[in-house]
Amino acid sequence: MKVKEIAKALATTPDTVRYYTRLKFINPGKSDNGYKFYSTKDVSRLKFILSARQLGFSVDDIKQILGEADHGKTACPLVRTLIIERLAETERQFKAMLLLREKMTLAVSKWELMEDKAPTPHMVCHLIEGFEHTALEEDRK
Amino acid sequence: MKVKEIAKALATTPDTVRYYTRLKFINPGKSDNGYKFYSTKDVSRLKFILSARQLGFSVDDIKQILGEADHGKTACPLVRTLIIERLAETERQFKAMLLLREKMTLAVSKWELMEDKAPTPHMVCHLIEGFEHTALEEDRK
DNA sequence: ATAGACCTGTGCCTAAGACACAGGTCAAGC
DNA sequence: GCTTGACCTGTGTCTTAGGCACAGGTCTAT
Repeated sequence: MKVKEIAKALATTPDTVRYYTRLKFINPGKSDNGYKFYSTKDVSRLKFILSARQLGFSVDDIKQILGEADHGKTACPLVRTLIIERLAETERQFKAMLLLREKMTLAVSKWELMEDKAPTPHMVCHLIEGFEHTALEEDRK
Repeated sequence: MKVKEIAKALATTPDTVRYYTRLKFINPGKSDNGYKFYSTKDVSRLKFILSARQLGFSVDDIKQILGEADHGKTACPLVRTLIIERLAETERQFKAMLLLREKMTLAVSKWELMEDKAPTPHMVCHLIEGFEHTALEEDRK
């Protein structure tokens, strides 16, 4: 298979395939014309890579995992360790986003009712500058 | 104030202050010794910038907002428009993270009970490669 | 023969700073 | 007066996971 074919088969882009090829995650052969050709083994490997990405593993994680596997060792313990770390990080980000979302939603609704104001040397936009203050007042109620 | 002082006063880092200074978001004066000094006006501006960042505005958004304000125009309409866009984007990301988190959590619990397996040419790690398949089976129950 | 679609390798771009480095400046202690 | 350490300056590079551009080679259909 050529690069566009394998990309389409696995629902990704040629650029992504080339990226992993560059990183030597997959090692396709070469035709006489210089085109790379991807075997079914390459397809399996790429499928693995894409699945791992979808599960939240980083490209560097995948490099480590492939490193183990390519030494014939089982990567399972590493995989279990890594996903726990990634999940913890995801959890942190998730909570941060939840907070941010609430904050933004509150801002949107508050700002709908407020008038416009011209800027002053010490005030760029009273909506933003006043927000934390008024938000705190709300909390106190 | 010198860079470290303003940074501490606003609970940020000197690098961040220098970054916004480089972008001309704040325009401190210069002492004879070449050190920059930040006035109370610079403090207000930086405070605004940091508040806007916390509310989910991008640095480029802030550039636009400052651009309006520095022309003496009210930035409020722009601010309202931008936050709605940012909130929509945050909402998208939030939903994606929610899904990812569930997926990862499911993977962690499933993988706890599964044995390790050595890799084969067409299978790097059966935990990952088998996940989507078994996840679908679960859904069917 | 030529147009258009594909391929190659290389390299730059992203966001929001963090970090490094070479060199200048200041205050304190000796 | 000198050294040491903490601070400052400007500049440049690094981070993620590819996306996009470009110059040039190759295949296919007309």
